Amino acid sequence: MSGGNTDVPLLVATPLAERVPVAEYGGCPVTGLFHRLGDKWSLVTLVLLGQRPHRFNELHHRIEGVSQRMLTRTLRALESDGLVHRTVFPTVPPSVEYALTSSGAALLTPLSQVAQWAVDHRASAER
Amino acid sequence: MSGGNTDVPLLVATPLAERVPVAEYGGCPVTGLFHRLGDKWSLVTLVLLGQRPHRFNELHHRIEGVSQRMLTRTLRALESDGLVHRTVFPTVPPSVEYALTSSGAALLTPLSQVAQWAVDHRASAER
DNA sequence: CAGGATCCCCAAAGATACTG
DNA sequence: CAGTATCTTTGGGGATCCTG
Repeated sequence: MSGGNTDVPLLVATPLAERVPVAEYGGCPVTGLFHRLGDKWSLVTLVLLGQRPHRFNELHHRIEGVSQRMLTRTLRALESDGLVHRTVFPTVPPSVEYALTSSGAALLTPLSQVAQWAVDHRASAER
Repeated sequence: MSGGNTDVPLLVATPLAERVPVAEYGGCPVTGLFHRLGDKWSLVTLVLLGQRPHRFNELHHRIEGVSQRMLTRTLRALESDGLVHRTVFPTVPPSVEYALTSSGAALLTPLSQVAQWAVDHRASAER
């Protein structure tokens, strides 16, 4: 194999055999991640939380067009992925704070590399 | 603002106003890109093409489980995004070669940063 | 060999209304 | 304030057959 392992780094976390047995949807964790973050609200939510923690209605107001249901689902998904931490303050009325976990914060850096590429190459993914 | 612009780099290519008017699906080019690459076959296709150019049936055989229709659609999408270049050799029977464009090749590097994060944090995005 | 055309299915997105 | 419940719609994904 003449040791050419620097040109195309691992991307699917497998040695990429001759035949790639993409088991199911998330056979590759990166594909799974992209599928998750590729929905309508995940990235903007992550970015806002990257600025500072937010309460539910703060996010709801800052992200124009998102419904309560979609915001809830997005936050729950990010939470179950370990990207976002949810803190409930048992006050009346209830108050919930969302913040990035260390994992989530760590993700923003590689994400910004992709963002830079997108800006440079104008990958509009139009339509 | 005490010049703290290195902690959370731009990710949505906007200044992130108080209220983010996520126009539509691809209000943010990065979200659009993730949405595109988050489908079932785009990433594995990109990675294989990152190794070397492939012909259609080569890809069809190496990516287990993909149908002709899905492979065609995936390649067409990647092509219209400027990530993949399609070369038709007017032989009989016809032969078509797919290769990464320079943009596509340039994308693999930031992508691998995300992949590294996914591997480190095991973001399985399970279920 | 490399696809285009057609039909079907189901998971996920979204709107709206209601509640602890 | 911060959600859940219910319903409807959308479109990604796949199977199959046909063709330049």
